[in-house]
Amino acid sequence: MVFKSEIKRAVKKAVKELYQIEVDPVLEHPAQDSYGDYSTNVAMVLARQVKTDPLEVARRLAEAINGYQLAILESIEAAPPGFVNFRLAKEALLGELNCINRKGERFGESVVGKGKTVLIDYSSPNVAKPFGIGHLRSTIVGQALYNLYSFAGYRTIGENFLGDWGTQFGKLIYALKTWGDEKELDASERPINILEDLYVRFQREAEKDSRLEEEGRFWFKKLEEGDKEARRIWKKLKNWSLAEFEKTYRLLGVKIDRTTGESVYADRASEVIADAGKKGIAVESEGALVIFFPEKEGLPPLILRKSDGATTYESRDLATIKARKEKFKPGLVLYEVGADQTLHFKQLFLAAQMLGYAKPGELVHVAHGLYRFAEGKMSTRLGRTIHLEDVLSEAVERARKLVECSLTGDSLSKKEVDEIARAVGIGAVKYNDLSQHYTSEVVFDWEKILNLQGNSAPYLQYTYARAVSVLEKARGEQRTANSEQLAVSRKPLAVSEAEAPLLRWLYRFPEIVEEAVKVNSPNLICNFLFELARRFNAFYAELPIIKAENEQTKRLRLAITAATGQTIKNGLTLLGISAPEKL
RNA sequence: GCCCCCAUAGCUCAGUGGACAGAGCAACUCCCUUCUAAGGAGUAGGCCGUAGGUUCGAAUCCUACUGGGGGUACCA
Repeated sequence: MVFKSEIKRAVKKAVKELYQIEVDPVLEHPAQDSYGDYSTNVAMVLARQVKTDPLEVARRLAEAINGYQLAILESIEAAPPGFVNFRLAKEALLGELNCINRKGERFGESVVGKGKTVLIDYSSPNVAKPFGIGHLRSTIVGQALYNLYSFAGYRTIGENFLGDWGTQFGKLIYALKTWGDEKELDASERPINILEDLYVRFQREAEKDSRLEEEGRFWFKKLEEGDKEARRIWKKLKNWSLAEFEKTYRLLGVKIDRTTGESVYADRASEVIADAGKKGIAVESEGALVIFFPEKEGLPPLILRKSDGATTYESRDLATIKARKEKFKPGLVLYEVGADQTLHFKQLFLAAQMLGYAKPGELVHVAHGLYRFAEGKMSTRLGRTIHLEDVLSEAVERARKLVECSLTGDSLSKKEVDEIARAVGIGAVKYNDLSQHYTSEVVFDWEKILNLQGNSAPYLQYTYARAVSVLEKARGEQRTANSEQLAVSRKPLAVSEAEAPLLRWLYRFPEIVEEAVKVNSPNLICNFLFELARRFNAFYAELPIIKAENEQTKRLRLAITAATGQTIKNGLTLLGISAPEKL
């Protein structure tokens, strides 16, 4: 971070001196290490404006910046067709290495979010439906975003907004009363599975008999009116579900600040309707109360109140926006919700602006791609889902087999094996999700989701355990590896071809964290960590650490090992993946 | 019909304005008397869906087309 801003300043200054132009130069890392650590394209951008050949502009800039004698730079060169390439000095890289080891678990933190509040709405499963593989995405990505924003200095509020209100509950109440048996549900270990069956049955029967849809709406209306029987059943549905979700969150190691849901804000829907009335944007249409959008938006109307008088998802969501604003005053609200709800959020955000509840840009839909089967969409209604529980237990089982067969397996206690299997199995599932860009669809594939090697969480966990193991051995041997003694002299010694790639990668972590926050993409952290681990494993295979040629080299390599381990751990923590010390 | 998203190696995906397009899996060759082989080194595999355009420069931006997915007022 320090490097980047210092170089940027120098480029700015040089451009101003040479051409009297103010620029905000783009600095990037060249694709190839041989070009240096940073490069800028300003020369090419400026060339036309200053009527000079881009390479010539680059040469002049390089010369000017050379004149500043920045201590952090070893060389500044112009390269065709007009890049200016910067190579960091070894002293600077080694200084940064010490800095990383001093910062420890705080390495990567930033203050870009200082004084800002972000509310992240994620996970948000539906009551009375099992926690499917689809909700995993919202939970995992949402939690990673939560961690990232916190790490970047934001005041961060995570909210689990349950789908616990709406017509589907009318349907369920009807189904339970008609075909179900409350006693059986109370006695069941997994009442939620029975509820799922009831819901599926309702959908099937409703296809044959449209009268059932009316029954569903009828019971939801009763629920909204506070009918005793409807309320009693609804409460039971919710309790059965919450117990189930709790189990899942515990297994995933996810903790969300607050749990609310549509039912919590449902009674404030009337306020929204009143506000809309006052602003004159609510219109009666076909018996319902709706908001029409300007023609140019090309959006269907948003329904505030159904023709039978019941509230809708839309009005409840608007009420939620208003309530959250009063309570937390967030400058940013992220909705980590599937891409199938894109239109809904477009309408919602626009309506919120029309009602004066939010300004443009304050509400953001982080629309993740859906899980699907190779054959088609997953659907609870059609009973075509995969239960998260099955995926997780299968993943943990496969991990356990691997631990038991591994070299370290014999030396571990049963409890350790259990813990490692869990960390690895769950980590693999999470990473599979996080390492893809959030917008892309995920084709569900057992082999892939349970992949324990290559670009996966276990690869990173393994690399971390290796680093820890080396440090422990070094400590046992000579007590050299506590954090202060990891400090290396800034003026050594040759940094070899195997060590340099790590030094040239580690310092970038804070930049990656900032970028990941900026574009809401935890997968950038995955990409970074995978490359870091790759470089470390190559280094590890090529050079002895503890048995290095001399004391000075050994210190350097231990310091690199410590910094790599720490950075992997910090990154995995951001992703919500645990890093066991042994595996 | 209209709107939105997607198309990169056999498979799954990175890369979203820069310098010869990258990885993992699968295939093939090597490397454990040496710090954890869940590892490493290598070989092979691509007209970045098609056709135009913008730009000094395009997988990346624009337009059209093709193929896939999602959505399209009283489900959420």
